[in-house]
Amino acid sequence: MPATPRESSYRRIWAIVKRIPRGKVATYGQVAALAGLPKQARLAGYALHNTPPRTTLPWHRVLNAQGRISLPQPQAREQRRRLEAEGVVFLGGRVDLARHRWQAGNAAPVLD
DNA sequence: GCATTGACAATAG
DNA sequence: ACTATTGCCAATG
Repeated sequence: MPATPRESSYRRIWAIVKRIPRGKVATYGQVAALAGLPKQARLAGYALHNTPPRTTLPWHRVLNAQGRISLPQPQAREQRRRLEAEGVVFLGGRVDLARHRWQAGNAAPVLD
């Protein structure tokens, strides 16, 4: 039983991030939506910032909606290094989301 | 308890 | 492509 609502939200977000396959990326907003928290992209960022130690999470596979890294140095360099090691290509400092974005098997599609 | 900040995003000009 | 504004909500001071 989660102590606070925010903890369960964080857990949902972490759970989604764990599912991002190697060589693919997702955006903060996308992760939040898949976690059942639409319009809370910021919370996704906060959840990742607050990753508990001991858990191995592919945090580097999450980018902002423009396909850019949202981290300050020196972590930005590390994130880019990891992504490139997985085959993700950076063009002009950003990733082509149309090409590298993860499609979550679409279990929870966005209704229009 | 209010104000500011923050690993964001959508929209407008 | 750029800045500004607004929505969102938890953390921090």
